[in-house]
Parts: sequence; C-alpha cells; structure tokens
Amino acid sequence: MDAIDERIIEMLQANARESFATIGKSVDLSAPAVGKRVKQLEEKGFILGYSLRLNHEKFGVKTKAYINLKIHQSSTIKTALNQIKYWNEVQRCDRITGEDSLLVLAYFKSNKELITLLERISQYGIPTTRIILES
Amino acid sequence: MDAIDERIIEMLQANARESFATIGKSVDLSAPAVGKRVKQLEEKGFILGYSLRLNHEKFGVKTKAYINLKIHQSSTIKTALNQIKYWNEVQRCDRITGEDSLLVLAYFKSNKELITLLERISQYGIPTTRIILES
DNA sequence: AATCAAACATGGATGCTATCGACGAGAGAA
DNA sequence: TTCTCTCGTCGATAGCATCCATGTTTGATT
Repeated sequence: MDAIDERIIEMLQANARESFATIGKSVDLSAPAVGKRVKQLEEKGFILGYSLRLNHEKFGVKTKAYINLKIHQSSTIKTALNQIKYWNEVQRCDRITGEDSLLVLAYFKSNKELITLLERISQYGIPTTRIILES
Repeated sequence: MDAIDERIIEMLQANARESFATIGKSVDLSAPAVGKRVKQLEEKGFILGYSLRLNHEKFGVKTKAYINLKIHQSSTIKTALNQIKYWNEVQRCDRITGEDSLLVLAYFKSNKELITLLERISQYGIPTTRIILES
C-alpha cells in the first residue's frame, strides 16, 4: 500500500469499471502494472469487490428509516443481528453500545413494508423507528 | 426496467467489473444488447455509478461509531448536514425524525480521531456517541 | 385486420483491454 | 559481491466493448 495504490483505489472508487490503461496513464504506469497491483490489493484483502451505486428511489424506495432495537434478552443479540442483516430491506445492521443494542438501517417501498418489518422485528425486541428526512 | 434489467443489475451488484459478454450468457442476450441496456440504466438514472467494496479495517479503521447530534438551533440543521457529510471520516449523515436531528456514521483510525470529530461537531449541537461493536 | 413506427436484438468489424510470459532494473540481505 | 525478491516494461494473444447495418418484435393507430 503506497501512494500509487491509494490513487488507484481512489480512481476505482470513483468508477470501478475504469480501464487499467486509463488508470495507468493517470498514475504513470503501464496497464499490466496497474492490473498486477489491483490483483494484489484483492488478494491481500484491501479490495473486497466491485459494486453498483444505485438510485434506490428509482427502484421504488419511498421511505428510509433507522430502527433502534432494544433486545429482550442480551443472549440473543448475536442471533438477531445475524438474521436481520440478511433481510431484503435491510441495508445495515450494527450492534452498538448504549440502551438499544441493535441499529438497523432499512429502505422501504411503502409504509406497509415498514410496518411488516416492524412486526417481524418485534420478536427480537422493542423497536424505535426514526425516519430519514434527507441525506 | 424488466426482469432482464433486474438480473443484469443483480450481477453487476455482485461484481461491477463483470464483462457484458459474461452477463449476456447468463441472461441469454448478446454482449451489445447488455451494453445498451446498461447504458440506458445509467442514462435513466437507475445506475449512479460503479464503486469499490473496501475492507476498511485493512486501511487502519479501528473504530466505527454512530453519532447522534442534537442541533442547537433547528435552522442550522441543513447547513450542518451539508457540511458534515463531506468530512473525511463520515460515511453517512442523515437528517432524522425524533429528539436528535442528525445521525452520523463515521469510521476512525483511532480514538483520537473520534475525539477530534466530536470536538468539531460540537459547534452544531450536542453529540451522543454509540460505538459499533460488530456488524 | 392491416399497417406503421418505435424499441430492441443480432452479427460482423474494429479498436481497446486484460493478462500472460519473458525479461530487466533496483533494493535489501547474506 | 552476489543472490533473491519485488516490481516494472514490452510484445503477443485472446477476449471485450462498441459501432453500424440489418432484422425482429411489440403494440398502438387507423
């Protein structure tokens, strides 16, 4: 991880489909050299993968919300975490310090979806919902 | 946006550098056809861009935290939001309903960085920090 | 039902890209 | 020095993205 690797990562973060040749021109390296560096960044675990930035609103998302969850029994926190984080609407699910033990970020296409999730999540604890107004 | 577009997006979400030819084989379309669909998804705003999934721990991140911020005067919420979200350590910054008006997610390389951010953020309001224990 | 236009897919051609292997330069250790 | 490891370049090759011309399908209109 030197300065060149950082610049390569920066460029891939801006556009993960950028060609190694173009990146190479920018960092003054040949395309194979960039390719080898990227491969190493993958192998060494710096880069986990390449993904999409989506416009969720375009896909029908109408509501985004944080849901604090006060788990009934602390012994089930881990179980709850490992299940909830794979739910469709869930973007993030973090175990946190403080009163509430889990913080869930989820996107919904309707309030009905939100209600459904709240009902489903109630088996683990007491949820407190906070709607995202803007970001 | 039909079923094929959805499958293309699914595949790109798994690996944004996947070739259109490979995707085409999977959705039973030629490479140019996939390319045109992707281009349209970009132009119509469904796809915002292509990005990296990074292993932040490898980059030195030691602490992740949610910081609730109770803004002093409600008139400055928007200002605070639009500044804080561009800070280096900040991953997300959302205006939310409820007592605290802003919820900030940030990654830190040290507790010192966390403290610095807390001091800096105090100009806008009263922060409450909750450390992420696991995800 | 017939017709037309728009949207969409295909296939071939072309220039780029990714990646391999061979090779050489430079850094650091024995 | 000499060995070795890392990291670069270059040339070759196979595969890829994209353009254009050509069909095909869809579905809306008359």
